[in-house]
Amino acid sequence: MDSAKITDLLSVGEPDGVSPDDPRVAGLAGLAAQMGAAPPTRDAPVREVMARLGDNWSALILKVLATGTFRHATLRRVIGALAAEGDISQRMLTLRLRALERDGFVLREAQPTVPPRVCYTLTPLGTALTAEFDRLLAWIEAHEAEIERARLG
Amino acid sequence: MDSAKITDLLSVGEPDGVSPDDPRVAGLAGLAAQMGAAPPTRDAPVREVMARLGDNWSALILKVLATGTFRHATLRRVIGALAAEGDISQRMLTLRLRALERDGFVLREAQPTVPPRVCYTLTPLGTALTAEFDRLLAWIEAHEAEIERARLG
DNA sequence: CTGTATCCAAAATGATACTG
DNA sequence: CAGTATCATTTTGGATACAG
Repeated sequence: MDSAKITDLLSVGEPDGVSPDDPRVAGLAGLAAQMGAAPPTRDAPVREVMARLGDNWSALILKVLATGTFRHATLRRVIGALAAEGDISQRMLTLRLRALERDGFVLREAQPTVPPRVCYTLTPLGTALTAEFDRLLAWIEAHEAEIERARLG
Repeated sequence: MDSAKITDLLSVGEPDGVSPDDPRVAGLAGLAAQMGAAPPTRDAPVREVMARLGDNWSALILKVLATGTFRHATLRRVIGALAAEGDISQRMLTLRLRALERDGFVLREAQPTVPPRVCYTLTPLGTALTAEFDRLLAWIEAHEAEIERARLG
């Protein structure tokens, strides 16, 4: 999207129009460039990963797996003990693990025994993601009081 | 949650039990401590903000607002031009802006004119959040190829 | 122009029962 | 134990019409 089109967009409904020097024009041009010719669709990694980190369970799953390797049932019990909502359903745990595995954040190792024993571990990529994610979490927690204040006032 | 309880949790279903020295015990104890006595509920800032950043529109709204102040209708047009999904519904834009305003990330200024003119701007807190968020986005984009590879292989 | 209300469709989540 | 299938419920999002 070029600057001329952006200027047009900003001008709609403004009787005096908008100057091409409006700082928003350059800002939006940069944003558009950053997003590339084809803006990220819902299944693009940036969108998908952010959606996972924002869903009900994936973030907690990552944080638990960051402490080591877990079997399916053990992971489920540990999450149930940590989460405010209580237990995660077996179905959701499987769905979330599959999504994390699919994107290369979690490694699944099944031993062909009876009964089966399946272990989940963070991959190096998953460990790195969790570390990055933790920075953002720390920022939010550091500003929690400010957010709560905005909610009240 | 103390280490004894964690050790118990990890021992369920393990014929040989689990040693209190299992590194996961210390890791989970740290995680439990970090989450506090009452784990964050769905409406806690950490959960709520992550949910917003992961939803369909809030991240883009923040990025656009990071370039300046926008009227409601202009913001809507700009988002429609940038998003892969096309236009955001008026309803969703209002809902998202309200949520961001509520948490102190966006400032809403209504001029009592006819027709009304309402401007939205990032607060300093919102600007700071967007900056932090951008770091995580940059990390994901930097590892996009790796994620795509995991999806294929 | 900004916003709300209403209705509807789609998606995420949960509960339960079942299989290997 | 790990996982799937099915169904109910909840949440989320979109379309439309309307009000100030």
